[in-house]
Amino acid sequence: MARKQGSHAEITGPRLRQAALRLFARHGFAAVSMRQIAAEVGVQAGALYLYTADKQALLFDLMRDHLEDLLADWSPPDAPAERQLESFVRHHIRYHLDRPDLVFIAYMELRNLDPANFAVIERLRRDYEDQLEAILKRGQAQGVFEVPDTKLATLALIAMLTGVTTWYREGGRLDRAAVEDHYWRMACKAVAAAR
Amino acid sequence: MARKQGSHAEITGPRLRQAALRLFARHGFAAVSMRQIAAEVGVQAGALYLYTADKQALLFDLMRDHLEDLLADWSPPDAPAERQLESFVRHHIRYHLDRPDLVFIAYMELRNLDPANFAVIERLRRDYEDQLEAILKRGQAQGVFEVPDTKLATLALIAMLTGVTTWYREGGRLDRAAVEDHYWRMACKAVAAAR
DNA sequence: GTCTATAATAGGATAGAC
DNA sequence: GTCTATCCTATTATAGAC
Repeated sequence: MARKQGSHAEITGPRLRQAALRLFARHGFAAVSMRQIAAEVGVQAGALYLYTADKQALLFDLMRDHLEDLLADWSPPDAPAERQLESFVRHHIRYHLDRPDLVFIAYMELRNLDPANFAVIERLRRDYEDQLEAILKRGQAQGVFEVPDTKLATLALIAMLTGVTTWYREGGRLDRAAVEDHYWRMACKAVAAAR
Repeated sequence: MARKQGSHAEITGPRLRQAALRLFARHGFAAVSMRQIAAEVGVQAGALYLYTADKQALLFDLMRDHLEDLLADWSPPDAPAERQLESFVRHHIRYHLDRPDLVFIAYMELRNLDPANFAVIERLRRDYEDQLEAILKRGQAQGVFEVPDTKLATLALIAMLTGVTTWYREGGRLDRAAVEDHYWRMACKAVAAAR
């Protein structure tokens, strides 16, 4: 039988990653089959293996690229600790609302990574957390923050901020600027020194 | 061939639920097979269907019972809003640290619920959120809290508190009392009125 | 109440045609 | 570079023996 299409290396690769992203986010890595992904891309299942070593590599590449982007996309401004925190909070919210599917996968599919891949991803996540913890330590040393345990506070703040992805919907009651403002105010108060 | 064991209805049912809980939490609902669960229970796969209608019912029952317990286990004390918030925070942390696997499943496996089951679970989750929001509204009206958007603040606080399950390990650097104290202090400050 | 056996289907991945 | 066809294994769930 004649094949349906010719060669589309440059376009099929990105489309594969996009389809995998969408389907993993909707249904979960384990629940999605290579056949489903292929159908979404518009090719046969066998053809996917021209663009990825296997299903695991598909997941790992999505997560690693996401976290590397997240890290590369922000660095602390040369400013007081409180301004650095504001910058971090606003960037975190913005970045996460822009990429709901990637964020979702990076938090939900850790269990489905091979041990070696898991170690890489955990390292990147730790690097990101360290950026926030450095701000908290600096503010604590300067007396503008009061954070008895900077590691706990870091994880608490990141969990609070990341939670925005579970409820925010475009066109809803609050726009992005308002959401950013509200989270920034709560985060700021949560770590503030008693006055 | 002779069967290995006799009748164990009273014990196999609970063991099935416990095994499913453990495996779903470790590997995810979609990644776990009925054969794996049966092996953990110590029976053959076919025998599981004496205790559950299907795999979906296993997941749904775990989540529903968990959320119903969570709701039944707490009611606001007759006290000022700040004390009610403290009670909620401490109860939430305690309850979640006591049942890490159930909490994990209830947050991670929503995607794997049938639509009808999903609606039931979402209703229960909403009921729980409403309890916290009522406290925030009350404190806001009394002027002890300053929360421009009580719904957003509710979701932000719950996300922050629930995050404890992602890092807390028994026997680690901080004990439960210290963890409770730190989260309570952050939550309290985050919603406090400016003084 | 649990067993073995099996139905019916779907899974990841590969081979070889074109 | 994509196709069809297929290997091999695993899946959920059921049937019928004991």
